[in-house]
Amino acid sequence: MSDMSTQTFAGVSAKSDVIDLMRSHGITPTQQRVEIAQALFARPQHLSAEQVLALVNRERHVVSKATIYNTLGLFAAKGLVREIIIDPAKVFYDPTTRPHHHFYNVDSGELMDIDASSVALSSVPELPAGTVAEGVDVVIRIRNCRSPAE
Amino acid sequence: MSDMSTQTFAGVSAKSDVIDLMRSHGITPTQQRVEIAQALFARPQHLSAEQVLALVNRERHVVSKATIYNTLGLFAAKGLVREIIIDPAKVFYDPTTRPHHHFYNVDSGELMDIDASSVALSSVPELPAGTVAEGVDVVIRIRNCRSPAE
DNA sequence: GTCAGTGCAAACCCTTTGCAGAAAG
DNA sequence: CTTTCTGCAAAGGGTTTGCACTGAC
Repeated sequence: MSDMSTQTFAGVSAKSDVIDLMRSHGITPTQQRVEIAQALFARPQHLSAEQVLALVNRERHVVSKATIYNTLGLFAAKGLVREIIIDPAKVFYDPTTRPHHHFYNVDSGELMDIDASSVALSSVPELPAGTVAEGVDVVIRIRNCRSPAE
Repeated sequence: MSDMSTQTFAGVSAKSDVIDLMRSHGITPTQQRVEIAQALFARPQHLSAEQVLALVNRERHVVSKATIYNTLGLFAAKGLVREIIIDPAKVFYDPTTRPHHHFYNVDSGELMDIDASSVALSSVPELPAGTVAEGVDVVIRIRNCRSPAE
């Protein structure tokens, strides 16, 4: 299990795997960072900083809050994880960096992946002068049927 | 200038216009709310709560911070404006409720409208059971050329 | 007169920061 | 040994809340 230098997911959870992943992204694999990476990459999911903190320290105190934020910010900057900004109250971190989109259930706050291949954008408008596209995020906001909305 | 009961923008800024708009959305048009609505609907734009506060109180103190937040939340809940959650630090309020999308310049934080017609989604995946779509947000993240990124 | 709306300030909560101690190479 | 990382606690900043006052009808 290896060769996932830039794209993620195939089941990255062994310690050596996340260490390889971090090294390939230019991140020094310290003990705390490995713990955090293992929690994130255990499976495709969307975790807030608070949730990562709880996961990592489930059994015993391993990582402090400051380190959680520092590390998640570092992972995002280095492209190891993706920041999902959908909930005004907190940022979610997504270990799946392969292009994909999201369903967002506004009732429950639940976030689900949508494979990029099933949301083809047929036309993209010209970009403002002097800029280059960095990525496209598509969020389909959904609601439970018969929701007490409006 | 009238007949904009549910969709916005054609140049809504006269006091009577915003009052009609609010009434048609079931919002009692108080003095402060009218001031806030006039600031928002003066033109298509994306304003944070802080910016609305500054705009409304530019000449003299008219509205308090609490009322800004209460009113913007009310407007969003009633569908008068749209909340744009792109910047983890703050929410933007968009007076244009007609379907449309956004360019987001990650360098400058600038937000620009994209007409919905120029971003056709060719296929939308099936929704999770028991849910209905409420809307689709497309955000094209852009960056200045030769940006010192990564 | 009654109910809804507003203002002020304090509370909240997620996130960031400063700095001393610990770990990586 | 030097540099980078971590932890603690305190600060920061946008947003929310509690409660008394004011305004809408």
